[in-house]
Amino acid sequence: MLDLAYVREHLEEIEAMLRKRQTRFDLEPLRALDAERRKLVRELEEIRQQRNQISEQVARLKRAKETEGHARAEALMNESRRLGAEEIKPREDRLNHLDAAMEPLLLNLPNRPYASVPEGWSSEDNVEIKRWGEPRRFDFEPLAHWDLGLQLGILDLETAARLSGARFAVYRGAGARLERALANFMLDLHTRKHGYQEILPPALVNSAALRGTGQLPKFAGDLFKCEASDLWLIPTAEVPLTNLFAGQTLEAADLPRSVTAWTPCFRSEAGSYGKDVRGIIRQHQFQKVELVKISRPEDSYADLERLTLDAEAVLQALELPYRVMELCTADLGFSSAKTYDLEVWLPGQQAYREISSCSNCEDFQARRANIRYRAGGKGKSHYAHTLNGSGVAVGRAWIAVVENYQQADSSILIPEVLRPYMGMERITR
RNA sequence: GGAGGGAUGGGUGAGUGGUUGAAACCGGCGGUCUUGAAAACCGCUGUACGGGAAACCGUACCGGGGGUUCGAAUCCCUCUCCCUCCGCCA
Repeated sequence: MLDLAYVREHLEEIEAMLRKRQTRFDLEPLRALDAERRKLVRELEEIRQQRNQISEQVARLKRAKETEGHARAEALMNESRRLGAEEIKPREDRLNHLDAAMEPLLLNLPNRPYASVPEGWSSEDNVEIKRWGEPRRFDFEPLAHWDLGLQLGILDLETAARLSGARFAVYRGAGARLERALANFMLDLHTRKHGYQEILPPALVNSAALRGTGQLPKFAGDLFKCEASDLWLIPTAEVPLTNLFAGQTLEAADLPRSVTAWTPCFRSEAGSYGKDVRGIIRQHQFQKVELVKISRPEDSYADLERLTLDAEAVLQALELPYRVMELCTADLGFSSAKTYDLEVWLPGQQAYREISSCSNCEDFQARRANIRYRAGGKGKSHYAHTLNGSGVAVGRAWIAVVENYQQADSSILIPEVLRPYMGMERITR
């Protein structure tokens, strides 16, 4: 959520920002509601002051207990009654109405991109800023993961379809083990080498949490909701991890706070029909190791670099070629001010595909979730900055390992760092 | 699922419908004393918004929402959360 006062004073800038984001959003209703609201609040405060003064006089007269004061008190009470019914109540009702009308508008306004974010019209305009590793040269035709998974008996999409439908997977044997090995490796790396605290959060959260991180109200359609309760399946651990700090005022000296979690993620992916229909690139349920940092504003961009490197370290340790993309204004997520995507090389697709997305949301989520910090427990508190990134998507790392480490006989060589977790050097049929 | 209890400022915890933004204590800050520190004593110590150059003034806030009343932390309704007991259960 943007600061309403800021929006009020920088209408043209916000309009330009929305254009850069390719977002259609008419600010005029918000502006008009805000103007009326401010006028109303001022009137209301004035009238309430009158009423408070009258009540004070009534109290004084009642205490004096003089007979001639009684009539005066009666008159004052009548006047106060009139103020309440004719002047205050209608304005309060109108104010409630205005607040209710403004809230969804404000909550649907996306974050402002950071000044250096490249302008663009689509994901085509994202800027590659780094490339690591060299895509391997195969002396045979590399297979896609769905073929390898089927041949090796480690991925069973047919059974998954029977159990749950499209976009679900059953992993078997070494396939299931590989998923767990990847997650364990990532958690160990982030907790031991990168200073993150391991968290095991709920996979169901309430709507307030989702509003805090920005998924609600705008993206309800992308989520799975439990019937007859205000519980939703998390689309990413960013939601519970960031909301760990909701409503808190953190000690400035303790920042940045770094947390990580391995969770299942659930996405209905409404509107993704026809995209990545084969294999397990795009699933309704997948696992992800998530990284979240709560930072001081002056440090948040340095922390974003750190967090991105923490995610990159996973791919480097697995020796998977990747590139780092800076998202342009059009591709930037709703809550993000700046985002780096990590794209891993997939030989089966002959393409770099997203495996991590690392964002600085600045104070956008902090304002929604009320996450503050303060130095020494005194003085004014300020909104913190929130950062999140995948470190990394486990399901996609599974694909990357399987496709990049495939051998001519369709076996999968296990990357060195995973061998202790896998208890084997190679997956064979 | 059933029954009961609770939610007050940074913390603990008072609070009879009328100078209560809210006692007291703890914590924090400042001061006196001291070579220094502690102790003791004295004073100060919530947030948001609006107005103002400022001093300051105003409005709102005692879990959320609504109601009663001239006036609500205080009375009523409702929701949420927490605790205790019972039932069920991994």
